[in-house]
Amino acid sequence: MPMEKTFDPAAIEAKWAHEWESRGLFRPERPNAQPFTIVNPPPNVTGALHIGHALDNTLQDVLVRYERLRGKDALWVVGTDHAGIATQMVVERQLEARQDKRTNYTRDEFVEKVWEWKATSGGQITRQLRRLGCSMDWSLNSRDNNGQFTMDPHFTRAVIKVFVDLHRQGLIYRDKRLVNWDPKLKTAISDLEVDAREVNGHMWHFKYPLAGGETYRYVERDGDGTILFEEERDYISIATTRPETMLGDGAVAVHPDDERYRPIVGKLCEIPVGPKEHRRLIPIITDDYPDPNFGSGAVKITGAHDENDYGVAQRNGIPMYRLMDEVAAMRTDGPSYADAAARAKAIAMGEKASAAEIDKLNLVPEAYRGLDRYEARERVVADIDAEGLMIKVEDKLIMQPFGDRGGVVIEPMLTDQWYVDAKTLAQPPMQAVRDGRIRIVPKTWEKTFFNWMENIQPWCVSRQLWWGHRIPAWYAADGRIFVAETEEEAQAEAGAGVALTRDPDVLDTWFSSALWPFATLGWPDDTEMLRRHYPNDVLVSGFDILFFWDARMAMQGMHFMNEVPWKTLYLHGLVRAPDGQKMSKSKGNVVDPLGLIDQYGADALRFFMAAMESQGRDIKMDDARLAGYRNFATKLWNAARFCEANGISASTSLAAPAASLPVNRWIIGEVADTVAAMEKAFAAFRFDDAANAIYSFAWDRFCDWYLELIKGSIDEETKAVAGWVLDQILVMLHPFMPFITEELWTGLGDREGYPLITAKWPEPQAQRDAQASADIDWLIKLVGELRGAKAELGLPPGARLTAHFPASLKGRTDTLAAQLDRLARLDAIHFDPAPAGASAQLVVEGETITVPLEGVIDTAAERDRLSKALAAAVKERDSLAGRLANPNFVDRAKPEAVEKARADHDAKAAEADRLTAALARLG
RNA sequence: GGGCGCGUAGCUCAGUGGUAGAGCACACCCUUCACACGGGUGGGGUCGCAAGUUCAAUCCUUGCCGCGCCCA
Repeated sequence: MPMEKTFDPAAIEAKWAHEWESRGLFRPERPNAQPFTIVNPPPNVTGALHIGHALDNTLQDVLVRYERLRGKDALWVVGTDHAGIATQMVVERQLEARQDKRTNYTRDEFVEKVWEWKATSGGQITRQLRRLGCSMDWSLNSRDNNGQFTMDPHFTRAVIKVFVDLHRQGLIYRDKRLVNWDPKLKTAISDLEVDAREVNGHMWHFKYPLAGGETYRYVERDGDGTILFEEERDYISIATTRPETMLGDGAVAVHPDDERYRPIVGKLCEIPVGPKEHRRLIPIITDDYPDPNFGSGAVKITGAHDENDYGVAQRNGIPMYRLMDEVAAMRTDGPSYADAAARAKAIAMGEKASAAEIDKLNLVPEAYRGLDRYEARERVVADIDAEGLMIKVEDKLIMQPFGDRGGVVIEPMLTDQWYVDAKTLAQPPMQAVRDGRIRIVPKTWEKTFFNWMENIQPWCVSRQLWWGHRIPAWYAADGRIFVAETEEEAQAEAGAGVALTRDPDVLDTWFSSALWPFATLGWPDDTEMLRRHYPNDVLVSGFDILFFWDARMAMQGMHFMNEVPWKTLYLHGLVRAPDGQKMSKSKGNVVDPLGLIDQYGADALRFFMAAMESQGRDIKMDDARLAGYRNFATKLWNAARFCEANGISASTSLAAPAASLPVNRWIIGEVADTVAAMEKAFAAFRFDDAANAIYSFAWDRFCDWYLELIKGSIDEETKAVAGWVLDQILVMLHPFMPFITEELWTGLGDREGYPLITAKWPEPQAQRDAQASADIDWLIKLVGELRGAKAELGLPPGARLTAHFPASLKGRTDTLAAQLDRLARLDAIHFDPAPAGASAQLVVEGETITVPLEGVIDTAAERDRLSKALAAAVKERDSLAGRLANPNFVDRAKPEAVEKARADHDAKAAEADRLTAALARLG
């Protein structure tokens, strides 16, 4: 069946993706082979394939296909995570579209709806990964042949066990701490899910009057102690960007060295808001946190609503009054403001109060209760201003925390949550990186990794959602907590008859995906799969999830498996828009990888990703380059077409065929070199080097030279060699371009059910033949010289000429007669001196070849050409001579460098001499 | 404020202590029996700036300028 003239990716991609998967070729039975394992960073089940996935998965597939070809038992684990917040949002939005809402249903009913959504819409990204050609094991522990899912029963079992075990080990605990509260999603989120962004805001300056109308002398001095300003004051000046939080102030803090406030430290001041008769008094304390040079140098302390204040309050035993509810509206619960304020006053005066009591106190005056936090802010400001206690308001850029999912301003809030002792779990992974059990590539990321791990904070893992792994903790009415894998066990622990209520919260999605490298392999059971494939060999991820996921996998993996999760952590960059901007939906500059596949083919997109992946750099989209790799696929297609038309077909041996002709011996040596270059690149995770090695071999060596050299003289030996070389190209290119290579592999001959995906990586068992390489390299240079001369002398490229060679080249020209005829386009070859008259003089490897051109060329043009070449040779010769004339160089440089300089100098000098002679001959 | 990275041909990017590379773009030539998504030939770079180390610096060191990212 003759091949089509152009390569149409769409026509073959779906066919092969289906063929490979249905025949189980993504994971052939290789029980005795060395295992090779990668787990895929599980995309969100709500996700669609974006360009970053395309990069990440291409790199993984390249590695997996390469190792599979090398005979390993290659396993690529795949699946999706349940994406707690994102998935719940998707389903809630669907409900909203029908004027419905989550709270119209029971929790179980809602969760059932999420599962329904997953069944109908959750498989999108797995289908898209198949289009990219990913050779993942879709069936492993999968209920629907779409890979694993973090909410699957086997996975859930692992998650629950991890929680219970960590709790028993004291590494998970319940604590009341300040968390990042998302008032839109009504849940706590982790530090990593918060983006700090600069926004336009205000800084208000207020007077906090001293209690009892006291006054003090406020003095400002410069560095030398000279008084710059002084006055009698009955207040302390406080600046804030969030006036509504004043209601929860527990103190005012100044720096201990701040002389301005020394007279009033320890005294009380009044929060200038709320009903006059119930104004709260708070102490003025010292702490290192306030910066004397920032604002007034005095800071209000609202421990329940600010990260920094929380630290100050903790250190100084300042009460932390919570002001808002779950949607960040001012609290409406609890006793009247009058009662609460009275109690707070007593506490400020030194009365003891428990944290629970303090949390119950609602210090929001009735006038503000129920207001949204921003409304409350406006009212508070207006009221203070009306009272004449506002000093000024400045416009200011302020940093504000935003929830990365909900997009609203995060409210730091004091709540009860579950925490993982990340600091303890972080120690073994740090040690593993230090002693090389985990190799981070590129190495530059190690510093970032250590910096984060060394400063790691307790990890809040509870989320106030319905969709996710429900926390296995039960509460008794008396406040006791029972953590167990099942309700029965919890009940047994609590004792019969004790009423238990299960914790309503679920676990952070990253808590479960951290178990991916081992829970996907069957843990907590001690399976053959687990023993064989843990530790994984490599993890490939974007650096953007180094903390989110990679570090957490390392923590959980090392804790529960006692071994590193993977030997190498390969981090790649971001794929950016052509102008270097980050892609984002809001900017509208996202590039859809599926569109690129439609336009250029999956092979071209994959090759682009791999070829652009130099370690440590982001990748800018470049359609021209993508088109170039599409062209490369077409080029290969046509080379194969040529082979087929000339009786060149599938090779039958792994080793290089026996060859006697120089071209054949030469190309075999080139294959061996290319194999070596690719293996070296793969060992170093240099995807770009590996891709470029096969690209330039296939195009520049095989197509441009080898095929041209054998045209017209394709004998049996050459057919065998050409078929073998083409096969080696297909194998080496297969990890990058799986579709076209598989299609050609099958098309070129009967492989007896032996598809390329499970073929064998090249083992040429042949060395470069020095003589053949020298001959062909010389021929290539000669042809280059001839073409250059023709182009510059204005001769048609096809012109056939006669040449006079030195007699010493007779052997070589005999050996290469066919090629000299075809490629060099030489009609006649002579070994006697050229006749007098106009001629072109070619210097090839130090020997002059003369091409008589009497009557054909313009002598002046040839003189120009030779003069230019002479000038170049002279320049280099003189430069080298200068270096050699420097005694410092000769004495102190490495002997090899001196030797090389001498050799180069002699060669250039000889070339210059020959060109001079050639010019002289021209007359 | 702390940390990391980048600045090489018009563009996108490799690279090395000893004469600077690729792809694309550009110019010219070629409808040669695989391929015009092709073939051939060529032009184009004081390797961000300055100083230092060295026989020799695009590469190592320091400073500066410009750009980006992460953390606080």
